[in-house]
Amino acid sequence: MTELVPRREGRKRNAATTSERIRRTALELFSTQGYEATGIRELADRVGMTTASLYHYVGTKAELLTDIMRDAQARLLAAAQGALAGIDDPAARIVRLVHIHVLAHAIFQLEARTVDTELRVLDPSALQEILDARDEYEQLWREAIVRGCDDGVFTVPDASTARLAIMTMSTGVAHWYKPNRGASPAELAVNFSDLALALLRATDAAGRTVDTAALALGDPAELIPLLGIAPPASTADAAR
Amino acid sequence: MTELVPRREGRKRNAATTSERIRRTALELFSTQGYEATGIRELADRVGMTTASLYHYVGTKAELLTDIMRDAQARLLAAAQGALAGIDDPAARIVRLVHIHVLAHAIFQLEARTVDTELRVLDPSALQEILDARDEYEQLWREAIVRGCDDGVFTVPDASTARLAIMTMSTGVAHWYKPNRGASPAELAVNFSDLALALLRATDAAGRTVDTAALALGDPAELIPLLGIAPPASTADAAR
DNA sequence: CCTACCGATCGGTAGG
DNA sequence: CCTACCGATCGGTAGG
Repeated sequence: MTELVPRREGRKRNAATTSERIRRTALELFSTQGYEATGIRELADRVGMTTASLYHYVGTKAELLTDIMRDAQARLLAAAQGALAGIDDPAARIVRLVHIHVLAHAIFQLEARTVDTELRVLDPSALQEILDARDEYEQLWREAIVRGCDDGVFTVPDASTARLAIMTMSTGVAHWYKPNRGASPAELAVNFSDLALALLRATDAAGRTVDTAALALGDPAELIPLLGIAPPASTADAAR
Repeated sequence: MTELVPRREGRKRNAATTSERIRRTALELFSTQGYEATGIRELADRVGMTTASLYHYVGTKAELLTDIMRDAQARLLAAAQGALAGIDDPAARIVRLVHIHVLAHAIFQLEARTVDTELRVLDPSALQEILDARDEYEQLWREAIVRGCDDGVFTVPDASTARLAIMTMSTGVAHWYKPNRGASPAELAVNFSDLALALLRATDAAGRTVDTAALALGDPAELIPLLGIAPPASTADAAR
């Protein structure tokens, strides 16, 4: 509560902080109870306001959900594009995609669960927006797998099913991963890229089995900055 | 509408049929809109009743959901136990588990989606019941994978992560599989068991890569009867 | 004219 | 299976 620095733009700063607190709290409620089961009164109570005050900062409950989902999807797409920059080899591209996907789903678990679970409550135009970003993201996976199959470095019964399998198993991280116990997100990312390469029966030009280490792409933890700032702790509110 | 046979137990038959129609309609609404977003008035309208009449057949909305989820989970467990009967080899056991899992999630898609999505709305005792059945089911997978790793026929970074990956990717079938287009459930099952064996880097005693065909377990379609009767078509109501 | 809210209540609908 | 309702709570907004 102590003010360490004078705040010249105090009003604006507080407005932003309050909006962020509302959004963070909404995310926590939506991702644990579900959007429909979360009342605006419950949200307002948790933030310590009346609903009338809440509506000073927020358009509607639906907008809150839409913003959360859109931002999460946009962040994933942008991070994936960043993680692929300068990488050409299909096996390396898949590894990078798995790494950024697992990192995003381990670090932004609540956002990922919400995107996964609440698509059906979106209105048609908001849904279209999210699905467009998702399609663009999936296209990155599709291309890498098809090219790997064409080059003969991947061998799968069906490229489309293999892609769905890898994406689905990696998305699962958001549902069962427990931070602060067991593997770090980066370790999990390597574990999963090894599983993905195995599933794809990835081999090098000489026909030898390929794993993540063989591709020498570095620690996936280096990709974390691509995801933007870390999710704020629930009640973090540092002066400045 | 024509009666082909006299019905001596007309009342009972109709009562059963109405309950089934309500349950089937509830399943369709829950699995597409979500439990919270489905109103009892909406359910009653779809079945062609008032809400009051609906409550003649049904305890509560929550009970309807609980029954659907419990039955689906019980069916999956029983089918898996049946599919494993007389199978000892870990690779063969995993293949059988993947087959029955994919079949169940392709054929009983709506039930599977509901179990997947609506766990959080269950009350503690109903939740415990479902989780107990799920734990017993997962234990079958755990044992097969651990034994395969011990025997040296599977090679994975981490047995627990590999199990979650395979189960999650197979469960995904319930969310994207379209019946009546592309592969049959049995074909999909073989596709997935090949992916699972690849992911586990399964080999035989001689160190050669193993696929589903090599295990000669027969067509997974033969396992379908283990799942019990097929889901009724939405409006099926045969005389007798 | 602004911001950051308040107490009270709106019209409708929820499950039962 | 219906009409007629209940206690409570829903998302959202009024004036100040």
